[in-house]
Amino acid sequence: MADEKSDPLVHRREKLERLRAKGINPFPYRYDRTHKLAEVAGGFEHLEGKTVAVAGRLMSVRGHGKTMFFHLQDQTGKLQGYLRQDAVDEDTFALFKDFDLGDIIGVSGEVFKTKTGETTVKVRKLEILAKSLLPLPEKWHGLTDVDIRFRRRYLDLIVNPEVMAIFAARTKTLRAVRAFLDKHGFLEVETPVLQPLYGGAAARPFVTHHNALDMRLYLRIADELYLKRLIVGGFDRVYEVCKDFRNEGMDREHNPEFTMVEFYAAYLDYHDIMKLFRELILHIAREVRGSETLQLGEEVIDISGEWPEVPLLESIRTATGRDFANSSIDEVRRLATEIGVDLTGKNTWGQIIDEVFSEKVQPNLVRPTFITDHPREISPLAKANRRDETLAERFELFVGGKEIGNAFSELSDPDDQRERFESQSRQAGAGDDEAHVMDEDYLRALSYGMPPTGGLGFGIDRLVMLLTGAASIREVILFPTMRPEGT
RNA sequence: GGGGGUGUAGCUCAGUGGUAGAGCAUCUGCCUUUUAAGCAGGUGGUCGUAGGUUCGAUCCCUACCACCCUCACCA
Repeated sequence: MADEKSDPLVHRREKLERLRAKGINPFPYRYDRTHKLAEVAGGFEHLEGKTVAVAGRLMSVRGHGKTMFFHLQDQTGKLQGYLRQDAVDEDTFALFKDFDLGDIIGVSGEVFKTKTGETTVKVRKLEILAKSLLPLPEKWHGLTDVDIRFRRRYLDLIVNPEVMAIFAARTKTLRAVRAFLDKHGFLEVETPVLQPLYGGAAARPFVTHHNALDMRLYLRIADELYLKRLIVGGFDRVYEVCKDFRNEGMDREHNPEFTMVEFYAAYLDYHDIMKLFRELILHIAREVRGSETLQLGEEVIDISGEWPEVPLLESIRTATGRDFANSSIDEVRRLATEIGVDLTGKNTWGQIIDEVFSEKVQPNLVRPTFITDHPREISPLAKANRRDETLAERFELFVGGKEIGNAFSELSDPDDQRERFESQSRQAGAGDDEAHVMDEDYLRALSYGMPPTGGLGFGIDRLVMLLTGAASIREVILFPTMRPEGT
């Protein structure tokens, strides 16, 4: 055990007991606050000489014997306080000695400006509102250990003000999404997280168990099939802000649980959805960033102009000089190998085309680009392309080399859909553990008739990364998935 | 899962084959407009964990754990 003379934890405990010995509750029930800190800091003109009561976390103290300067922090910002011995009674001045950095305190007094021009509250009364028993990270270097930042997000938020700005932007993003979709006649709905069958995406699920029903349940990997059931049921336009769960690796762009927005609109096709999606992204950018821009690290991208729309096979032809259209599977395999694409685990024509695209085209799609008309084989929930049976009516939006959204003219022919599921089952049998599973109830729903429908899904986390310039998905998720804390 | 890196005081980091240092925080004293306040003094560490080599390991070796980067899978 550390020596008590220097252990900050011991000293904080001692101060706690000293407060109690004075009859002061270190964790009182409420405080009458007249202003938030930024309101005082920015409102000197009409607050000068007036008495205010403010509260916040004590972040720094500069003592000068019979006088102290300190800063409080709340969600709005910081405010300086000034305590002088001759302006308060003895108990109040002594009370400050029982305060530590990190304590939540209440301060009331008059607003004035110091000779350096900083708006400050001259203390008349002090109150402890919550004693902090653990020391804050160092004031100058702060907290940089990313592991601790994510595990103890509360600490990250206290010490790194820009973190709060990122999450404010995330909230604004979701608000903008909802406002836009509501305005366009979409109804927000909720569908099951616990599903007896998983579907709507190519991914491995988390598995759980329901005791009363003694049945296996999956955490959803997408809400797509439920939303389209609702279109069958007669909803014209629906959307869901949807936590999805995929049992896969984690890295800078992947967290096991993440937030998707999916929306579906009856009587629209993928061209209509494309226009709508572009408007949506521009709307979000304006709301969150105040301009039609996105941010890739330090680089700001203007997205106000036209967004190119390129068929996938054409994008490959342009990038590689090779034409994969109208080629047999052996032919595309040869072409792909020729340009150095690793085809391990890629068995079908569509998977090979997709792999070539991912390696040779996608990383270069920095400015917003719609890639359209993917191989039908890798698009089991999309209608066949009306101009080419081997392709689907599908687009993906790419920004900064990353996929931002994925949309189809939704497949509504139940017999066609059954064949697609069956083909997926064969792929599962061949070892593809991300293939779709057969969903008889979904086929039954389609059999009652689904209107022509356009639908789209896009990941909120990655969009927020582009809106804030965050380099890692963990920077935009308040509590990212972590291994259990060691030791 | 493969490859690379990191792990030393509460925090940010130096450093050495002979059991350790700085700044900040903390404690004591001085200081009535400071702001990374200052000055003086003090306390504080089983050097990630477990083995091994060695007379002796925080340092060298091995394994493990955690995190970061990167590749693979995916949104």
